Amino acid sequence: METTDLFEKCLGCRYMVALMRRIGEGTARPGQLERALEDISAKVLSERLKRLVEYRIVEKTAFPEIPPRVEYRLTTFGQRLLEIVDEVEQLHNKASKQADGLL
Amino acid sequence: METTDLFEKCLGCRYMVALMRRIGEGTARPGQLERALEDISAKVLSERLKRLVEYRIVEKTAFPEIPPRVEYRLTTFGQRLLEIVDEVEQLHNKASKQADGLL
DNA sequence: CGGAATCCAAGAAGATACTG
DNA sequence: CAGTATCTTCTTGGATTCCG
Repeated sequence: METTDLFEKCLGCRYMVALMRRIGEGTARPGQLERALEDISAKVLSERLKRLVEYRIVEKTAFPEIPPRVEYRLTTFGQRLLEIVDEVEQLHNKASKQADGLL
Repeated sequence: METTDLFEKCLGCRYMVALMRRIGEGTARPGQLERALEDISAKVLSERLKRLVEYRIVEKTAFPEIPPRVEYRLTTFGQRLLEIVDEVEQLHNKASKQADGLL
């Protein structure tokens, strides 16, 4: 599992950053996440969650209940990653503002 | 131009991180970059470079010569971005190693 | 409810040819 | 040499259905 993959498969795909943010805010269950993301389909949400688990950005807990309940939360790595994403966002905003001033 | 785009359009696309790295190392001309990236097509390379310029990660200089010569280099923002990418890489490696130890 | 399988539409990437 | 346009191929996302 190379790190380039981390960018292509986890950060670069549609919904991924938004999804990480919701989970970071405490939205833990797939149903809630599907509503929170607004226009994501259940299928794509599943795929994304699965991938976030693979890359250890998110941890999954399944409760053996009827009906089934599942919860996702950020790993320590996931939390750091999200912080870095925010850092990039700020950097990007600053750079854009500067550039606009120059035009 | 939102920041989510930055991830989806610049970091998440194939070749992008590798391309930024080569430019950061001083490989400046399209022809060289095409050879350095090994299996990227000229068309896709063009598209990527264009996008990196749009997002102000890279700056383009065209010399009015025959035959034409063009050079690309990282902006200040691009350099910072690449540093952060490296940071994520290290973090990811560390997290993976830890996880392997636990299995 | 959570998730996997299927089928279909949309977008990204590869190959090639052409212009300045 | 650098860059655009076109055509084809493949990967990704969306809608639906079914199972535990």
